[in-house]
Amino acid sequence: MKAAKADIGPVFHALGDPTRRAIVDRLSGGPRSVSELARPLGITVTAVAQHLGVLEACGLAQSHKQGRVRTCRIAPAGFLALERWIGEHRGRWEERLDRLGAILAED
Amino acid sequence: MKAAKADIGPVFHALGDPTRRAIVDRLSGGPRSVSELARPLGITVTAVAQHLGVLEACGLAQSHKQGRVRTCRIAPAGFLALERWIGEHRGRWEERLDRLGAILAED
DNA sequence: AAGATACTGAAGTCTATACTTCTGTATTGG
DNA sequence: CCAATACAGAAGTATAGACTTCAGTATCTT
Repeated sequence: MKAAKADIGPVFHALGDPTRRAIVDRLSGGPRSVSELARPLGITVTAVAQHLGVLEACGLAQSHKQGRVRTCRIAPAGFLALERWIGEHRGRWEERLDRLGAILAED
Repeated sequence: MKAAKADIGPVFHALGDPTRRAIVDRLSGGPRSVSELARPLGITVTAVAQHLGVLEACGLAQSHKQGRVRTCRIAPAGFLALERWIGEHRGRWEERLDRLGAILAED
């Protein structure tokens, strides 16, 4: 197992940007080149490359270059970090939210 | 059911900030006043009030003022939006990641 | 009533970041 | 070989956002 001890902060930060979510959505449909990602977004390939850097840094995407084309795909680490974070917090929240439900019911 | 059609963007954006995650963590332990949140963070109550505004706007927290004290607590909407988003994407990712696993195994 | 407390709101600062353009540098097809 | 393609890197701009301070306004406490 690759460590992939992705810090959750960068993952949330990365997904906070609508353009990067669009890239993630698109990559969810299969691997794409940088140009293929840029075209429908109406931004430059440079901008996409920068977003890709952010997504790769937090383990949400990965890419490799073959010839002159860089192919990008979804990566597991970031998503696993996200699910783990939610899992770690869910228990405490449910407890709290149950209690909140009771409070709201009184109201 | 309150609509709570929380847009996911603001939720990710809100959780992208470490101070706001700290606030969320603290609120997971139970309701706190604004001052109680500010003290351990070493920032002003004004800053906390601003963060609280962000958290409330995206359904991650709620608060009510009684007398001069505003009591803050965790809210469900934001977290539900988060889980829904992950749920919607998980299927597609798993498919992709399975395929990726196969590719990596070849390598 | 008077001072301490707990925020609220406006306004300013300062950094991060989401783009851009411009200029390379490998590839690849004709 | 040469033009088009696909990106990489540096640098600039412009806006958003995470703070602060300063000046209120209620509300407790004594």
